[in-house]
Amino acid sequence: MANAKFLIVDGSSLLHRAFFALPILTNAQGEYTNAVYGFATMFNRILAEVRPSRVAVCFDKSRRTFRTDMYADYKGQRSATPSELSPQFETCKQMLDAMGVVWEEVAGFEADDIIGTLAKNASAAGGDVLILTGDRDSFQLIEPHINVIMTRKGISQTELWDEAALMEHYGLAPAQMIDLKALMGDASDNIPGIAGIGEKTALKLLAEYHDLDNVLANIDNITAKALHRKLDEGRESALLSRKLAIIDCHMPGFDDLTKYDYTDKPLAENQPLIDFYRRLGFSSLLKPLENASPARLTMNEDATIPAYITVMPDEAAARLSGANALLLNAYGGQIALADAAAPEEIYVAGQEELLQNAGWLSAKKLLICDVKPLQTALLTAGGAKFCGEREDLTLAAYLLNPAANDYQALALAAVYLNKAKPVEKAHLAEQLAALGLSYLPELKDVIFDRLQAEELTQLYQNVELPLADVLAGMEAAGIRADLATLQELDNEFAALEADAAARVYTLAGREFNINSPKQLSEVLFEEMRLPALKKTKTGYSTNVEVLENLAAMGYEIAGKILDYRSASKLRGTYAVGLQELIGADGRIHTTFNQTVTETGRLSSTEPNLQNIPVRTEMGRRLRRAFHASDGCRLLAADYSQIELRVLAHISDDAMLKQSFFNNEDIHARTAAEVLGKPIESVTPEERRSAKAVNFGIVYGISDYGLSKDLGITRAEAGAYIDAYLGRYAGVCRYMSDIVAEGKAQGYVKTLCGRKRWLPDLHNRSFNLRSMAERTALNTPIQGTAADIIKLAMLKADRMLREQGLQSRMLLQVHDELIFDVPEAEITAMAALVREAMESAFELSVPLVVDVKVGENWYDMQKI
DNA sequence: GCGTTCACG
DNA sequence: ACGTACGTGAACGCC
Repeated sequence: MANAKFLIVDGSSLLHRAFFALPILTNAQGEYTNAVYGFATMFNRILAEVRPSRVAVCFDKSRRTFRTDMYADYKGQRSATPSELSPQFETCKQMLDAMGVVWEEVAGFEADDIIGTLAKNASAAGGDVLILTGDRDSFQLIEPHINVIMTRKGISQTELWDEAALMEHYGLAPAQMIDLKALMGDASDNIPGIAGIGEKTALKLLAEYHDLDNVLANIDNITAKALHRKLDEGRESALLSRKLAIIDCHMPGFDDLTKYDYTDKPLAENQPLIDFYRRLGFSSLLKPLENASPARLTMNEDATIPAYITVMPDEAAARLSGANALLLNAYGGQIALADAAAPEEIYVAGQEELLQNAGWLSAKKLLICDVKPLQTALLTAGGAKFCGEREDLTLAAYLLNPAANDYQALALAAVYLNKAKPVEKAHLAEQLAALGLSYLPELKDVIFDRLQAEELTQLYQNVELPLADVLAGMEAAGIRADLATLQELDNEFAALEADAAARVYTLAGREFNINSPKQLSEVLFEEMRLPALKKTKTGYSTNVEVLENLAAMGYEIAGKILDYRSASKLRGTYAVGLQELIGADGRIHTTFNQTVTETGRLSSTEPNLQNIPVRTEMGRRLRRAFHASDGCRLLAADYSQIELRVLAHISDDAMLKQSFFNNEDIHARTAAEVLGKPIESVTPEERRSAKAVNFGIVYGISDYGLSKDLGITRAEAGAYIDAYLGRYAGVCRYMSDIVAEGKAQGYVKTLCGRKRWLPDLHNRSFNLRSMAERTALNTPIQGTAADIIKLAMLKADRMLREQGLQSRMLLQVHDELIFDVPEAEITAMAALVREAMESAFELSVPLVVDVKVGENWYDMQKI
């Protein structure tokens, strides 16, 4: 191949360039991707332009090379590779493998040496060589058939360097680039050169004497005294520098160039590369696929549907009841099952029927994604639930990255096994259930290895996995809800809504849809010419803040709109919405989601029972509809100030801790400290302000946010914050330490080790970075509180069962637990729940729990 | 399907 | 100079 065109890439240099040229980016799983993305775009562009017949990408391997052996300080000044960059070298090599591009690295040598060796060998064989790199070291390799493509301005542009360009720019031939470096040194590689000689002097010397040897031979002809002295004293250093600067072009083992033969394949025909781009989230690089045949997009080649047997539930139960370990995967109402000992034999049946005949439950072990819905369904069906060992990949994957939003088997296979996710839902649910099941064994290995490496195994085994069963019990239990009460409130709210609407229409002079922000803006800000105080993306804001301001300015309509809104909200979302969700058993069964929040909290849906109104009296009355079972009372236990107590512990703030030990009114104490007055003389208004500050601290305070909350100026809010941080030195220290820690590690964690990845701590955008900083402050606090109540739930559940009590845990509302308690168990349960919650986790301050009991969720008395 | 609003901790 | 408090879910309007 005499006319072979050989593209040789300095992979290390290009990745560095790309890394610093692009903001830190991650894919959905938190893998860093920016350098690889930059590399990919640049590399693809050059491939398209150059159309090489051979390609090699060269990397540095070890820090130790023949150059460091020669001179220990070689590259000694280099700061450590950023933690966000180092993993991307491996990722990049995976991409090259997928592309079918050969990469090389050799211990003891630098990428440049491999590049030089390959280039010279190829040129000698009569080929053309192009070297793609981000630094100038390769210039010495240039000759008529070896040219260098340099990246410019980060990686967005390139320029071609040949002998002529070198002569024009430096006035030097390629070989003289070595002498140049020998004289002037290279700060980035820590090559010393000659002290006091920079580029200007070095170029002048080379122009006159051509090379280093000749400069040194003519040292006595150099009359300028200072320069003469420098050269004389720098002789040894220059000779060493020259040795360091020379690229070794004679490495053994690089003679067979056919190894680097490369044929360009269309992306659509390169499934591994498609999978790789998908995993990394490189959607822009997948664009070429949009013109490809649609069949390729619907199901990828490696997503071959495994064979499976559709069976009657009885038959499946019979066949699988003897299995020691089961694989189970649910998808769209279909359940795929297999004996882990014979995983190729997959049975699929509809969930409903399968639950009726649960003979398969006798298996000792279960490997599954998302065990909770199965348990809830089993409990609801009234049968036995699965009591054996189980591994839940959904929960494990949530701990690895709580920011993902799909933890089903197919999604996990895409992330952790690099399998393409079937794009179209046109396939039968049973096929996808079977496909997902086929991935489970391999997924288990990968995910649990990573869980171990991330030190999340304890949290998984001791918290999330057992908690799923507790939550299933709560979902299946449900809370009794009174239809008549909801209907009464429905009517009452409807009347209020109608009254408010009528007055709004009168004041506006016409009827319109008050629920439409667009129509409302027209009426208020155009027809009635009220001042528009705030904008949204799409128009003028009509939110509470705006309407309250307008009401305070004397506009009656604003107040009436607020009345309308609250009545409408209470009626629609709660009075009406809840009626529809009362089951045949007279109870409301929420679903607790264990894998939604990024902090570790639970969430609740259909209905959300974690946001039942409480702050206004009118809304609070809805709680009358939530009732204890016959012969029972509701018992509600809530943590007092759990987040501030966690903050006191984490920050080790002496003042805050002391307040909790003295059992003080924490907000009054804060006011006293900030205002420098005795706690007895703090006014209610001062206490209210201090409370807002305490909330703000937990959220990652800003003067703007506080000023808005308290209706004071930013300057006043800023002064308040400064005063707070002056008094609470530990909290102040925590705020800066946690952000630094997050930046260094890439994540922040809770006291139980729960992690949240925060790549935006490095974002160039001020807004996104600030948001990530506030999140870094808040997550350890909110997340630790979530850890603690989860531990309390496990403890209370265990104590309940051990003592054979009939009481049932019903709800969790972040810092509160609600139980259904038979009259006879009230005293015992009050003590049990308090004990379980207060001793769930040991902080350096006490945990305090308030317990209340009542017929319903509204009328509750403290005990 | 997204934006706005508002309910909770 | 930036434009702002953390975490959720549901209803509604509008495209």
